[in-house]
Amino acid sequence: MTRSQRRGLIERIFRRLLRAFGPQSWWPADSPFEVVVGAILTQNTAWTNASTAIARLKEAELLDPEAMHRVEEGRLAEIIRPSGYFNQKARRLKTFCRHLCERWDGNLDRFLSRDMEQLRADCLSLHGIGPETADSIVLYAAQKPSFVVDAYTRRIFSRHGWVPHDVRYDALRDYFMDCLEGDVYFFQECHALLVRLGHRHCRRKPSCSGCPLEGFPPGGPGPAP
DNA sequence: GGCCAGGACACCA
DNA sequence: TGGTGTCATGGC
Repeated sequence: MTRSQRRGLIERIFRRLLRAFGPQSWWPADSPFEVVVGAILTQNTAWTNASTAIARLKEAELLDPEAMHRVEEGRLAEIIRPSGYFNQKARRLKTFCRHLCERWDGNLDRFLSRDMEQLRADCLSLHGIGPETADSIVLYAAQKPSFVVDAYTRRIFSRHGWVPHDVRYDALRDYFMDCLEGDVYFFQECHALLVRLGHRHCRRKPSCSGCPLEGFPPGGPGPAP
């Protein structure tokens, strides 16, 4: 499959999903900092649980970099308990806030307004921020075109035979970014629509009846080199 | 009661 | 470099 064929396939999938589900207008957050916090809290966790934890943070007036930097880690963990893995996530949130406050004077706008690859690399250097969380921060908090690959994207594309099921994160990210223009809106909607499709039709147990992508051609050479 | 969810990391061979 | 274990709550 050539690069333009790949782009055509992705764009056809996008149009089909947009028709089926409508615009998703992600990320569900009131501020860039809430995006960052949500991206960490939703790691391997249902969004409903992460959302409950965010509501508790708001209630405790801790949805602020300086406040979160100052709060004791054990208290933070208790507040975000509904998100699961709360001890790990409290440490990860503290790590991010310490970095932001000590290196960027707590100025998230300045932190986010850098060159995209610099920002992504900086996020990846922080303990607890892996590739998917970093890309979520770049795409939704910084509004820069870094494609977010998640479990649903991998599952959907491998089940249809478009990529190998064990494709690595960066290879699958390149599969999209190599053939698409860097369009923030498109990347955001594409990721959100794939998650929406995953919720409805591509959980771990295969159940594709009624899937909007039924009838799409299988096969393909795998991810871009 | 078991499975699953919008991952990341430590450890080991 | 790749495989495995660990972290944990809440909905269905």
